[in-house]
Amino acid sequence: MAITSPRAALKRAELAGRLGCNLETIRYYERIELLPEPARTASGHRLYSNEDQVRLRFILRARSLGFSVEDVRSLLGINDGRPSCAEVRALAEAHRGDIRKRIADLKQMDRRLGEIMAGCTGAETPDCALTDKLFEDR
Amino acid sequence: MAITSPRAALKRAELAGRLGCNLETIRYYERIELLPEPARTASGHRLYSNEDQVRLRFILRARSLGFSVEDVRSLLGINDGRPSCAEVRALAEAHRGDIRKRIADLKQMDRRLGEIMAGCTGAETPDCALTDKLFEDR
DNA sequence: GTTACGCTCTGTAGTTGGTACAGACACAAG
DNA sequence: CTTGTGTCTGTACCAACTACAGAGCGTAAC
Repeated sequence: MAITSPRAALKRAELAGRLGCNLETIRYYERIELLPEPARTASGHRLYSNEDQVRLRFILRARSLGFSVEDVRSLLGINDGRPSCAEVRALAEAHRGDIRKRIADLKQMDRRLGEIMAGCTGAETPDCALTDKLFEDR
Repeated sequence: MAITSPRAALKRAELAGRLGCNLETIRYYERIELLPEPARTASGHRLYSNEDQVRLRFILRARSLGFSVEDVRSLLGINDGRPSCAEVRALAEAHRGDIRKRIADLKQMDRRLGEIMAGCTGAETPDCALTDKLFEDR
């Protein structure tokens, strides 16, 4: 069996290295019960199976898509058992709605910022149209 | 002097109500020294002047434009004295860059989510293309 | 006068999703 | 056998609030 085989038991840093996450993140996910308690060596070092690796990869991917930890919990069926495709779809659509709302909010922020920056000349004086506008009485 | 005059001293809830922020936020800003300690009644209740109100409005507006608390501190000249227009502009431009990066990240997330949702049919079965893709070995 | 209700006071804990220690032990190389 | 690196545990820290408990104050009604 090759050293890099996905079936070899991995230590924490090896798993983190493979999946490109922080070392401590793994322990964190274990603590909040996204990951099960792994096997241990006699002296207590964690050993991760291929199954653990698959599960962690799932979690990291879902997180990178912006799903919250609670969403991931649902997707993994930790709360109410494995979700149906319909439930997954509903979750994903709600999440997508969230993302789009955040984009819209940020765009509005950018636009407002642009408006308020107009007149901020970049002079070396303390008179600044931007701060003036934020102080205005309107 | 009319009751609603901007010069009347306001209690905490009145100030929060006028500016539309949470009650506790005001005390929080005082604690982190964005707001100065206000005047007090004999029995210790806070009294906010018009100046306090103007300053809080500035803070809330800057926050609503996405500036961090530290940014606001700089804009208010708490750290290094009142910033020049050039400094304000630099801060605002850096912040705008941040916003645009966040928009780009969210758009990519939305796009990836769309890709991964393709094939998630919404059936009442546990077989779901979305979760399958997140579990995949790639 | 007093009683009831609502507002304010203080300090502290909880939120989200990790990240970073400190101090103690384990393991492998030389 | 030592030395260096990796792992263990628990706990503290980050942003930017928000919420709450328990005590005190203010005022209007009765």
